[in-house]
Amino acid sequence: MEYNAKQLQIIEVAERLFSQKGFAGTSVRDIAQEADVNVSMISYYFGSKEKLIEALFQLRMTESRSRLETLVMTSELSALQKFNMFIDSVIDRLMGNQCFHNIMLREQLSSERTPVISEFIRSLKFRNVELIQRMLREGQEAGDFKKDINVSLVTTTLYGTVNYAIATQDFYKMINGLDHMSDQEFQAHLRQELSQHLKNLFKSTITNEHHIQN
Amino acid sequence: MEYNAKQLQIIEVAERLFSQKGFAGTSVRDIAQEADVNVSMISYYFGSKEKLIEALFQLRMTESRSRLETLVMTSELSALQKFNMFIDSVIDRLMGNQCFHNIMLREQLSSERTPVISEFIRSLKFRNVELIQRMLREGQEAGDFKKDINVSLVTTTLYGTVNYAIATQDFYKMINGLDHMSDQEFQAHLRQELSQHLKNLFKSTITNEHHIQN
DNA sequence: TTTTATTAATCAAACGTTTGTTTAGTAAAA
DNA sequence: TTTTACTAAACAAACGTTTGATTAATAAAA
Repeated sequence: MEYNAKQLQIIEVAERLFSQKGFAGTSVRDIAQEADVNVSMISYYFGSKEKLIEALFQLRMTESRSRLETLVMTSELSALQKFNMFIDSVIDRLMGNQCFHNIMLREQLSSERTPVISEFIRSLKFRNVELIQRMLREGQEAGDFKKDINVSLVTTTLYGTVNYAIATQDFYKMINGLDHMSDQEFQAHLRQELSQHLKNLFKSTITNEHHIQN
Repeated sequence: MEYNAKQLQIIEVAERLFSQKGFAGTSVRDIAQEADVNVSMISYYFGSKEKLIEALFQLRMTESRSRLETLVMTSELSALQKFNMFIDSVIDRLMGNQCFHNIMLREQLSSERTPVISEFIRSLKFRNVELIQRMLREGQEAGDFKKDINVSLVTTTLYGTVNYAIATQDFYKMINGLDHMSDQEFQAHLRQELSQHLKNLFKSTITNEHHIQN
């Protein structure tokens, strides 16, 4: 699906407002006003409010068909290096699309989900778990990784940590006395800290550390 | 504040529905119907829908004034044992009050928050970070824990992992082929797996492991 | 004891607003 | 001319809240 400038404007405003106030908490008039279009344009272009959020998911999820998958799987890096690359890519993807991932997380918290969106999310999550699965297996076969890794929980910690860090970033900023930083500075700082924290966390957990040799 | 049976019934139904459909996505008529009371009783008892969710927070957060804090801080367990106890208590608290913590997580995802609820959450989070801070320091002073631990990120991983595991438990169940389990069985299973996963994760990250001595 | 006030709990109905969507029409582009 | 882009206005439905009446229970006064 191709969207013109006005359609994209509506989608982007909707994304921001859904992220800030939730889907049910955002009215089509809110969106229309902020996007500077007539209310009826939303029905005109997308059919309904529901279809609008589906269009948003469609758009954002086709965008994220990352080259990372092949890059990570084919390169000659060590399993740990690949895994670390993946950690950074998750941080970048989530922090670079905070609004959308906020909406996605909210959607996962709901029990009354739209089937279309549910399926979007499920397939995306499945892709991610499979990718991690393969990466961990490769490390295991190379003898670098432990044998008894719970792939689901490793995934859960990775995404759970990044999601929660983004959700509570104001608190993080406050409690670490980082108020002097500009927003851009802080985002970069958080990214870096998260990266180091997660790599460190997983390294000692999933690798067979050969202390004697080192 | 003391609540009679009918008031508690309203609060409990509201908690479940807010958790399932979000605050804005739940109408007072939904609540009234499921709680089997007249719509006007909600305004009558609580003043407004907004005040109802505030009452819910008030109730649930005064309930959770846990004895754990003193218990964990005064006992003669090792720092790591205390930390492991704390991990289990977090898992128990979050899994034992999934609806409420779902609402709380949603609230943290919103930028248009109620000041009252925002303050509730902030103070609770502050209490938790402080507790963890003290626990980690104790371990550091005893020489058991590393010196360069990022308390905020350790907290983020702990709560982030448990929250995300609960939010995506259906996916976890599916992907691990655990559909044969009863709900109760699965809850117990997830609790156990999470406990082991997190303890393992943190042990190797925050402790000075003395491999040679072991 | 009987009667009269006072109270809290409850209800159906109605209130005014906001909701998402549709309609009927206009202007511009093809 | 036909199609596309766009609008103001209108629509019914749903929203949170208020109203006014009724009930039941308790306390005060007769």
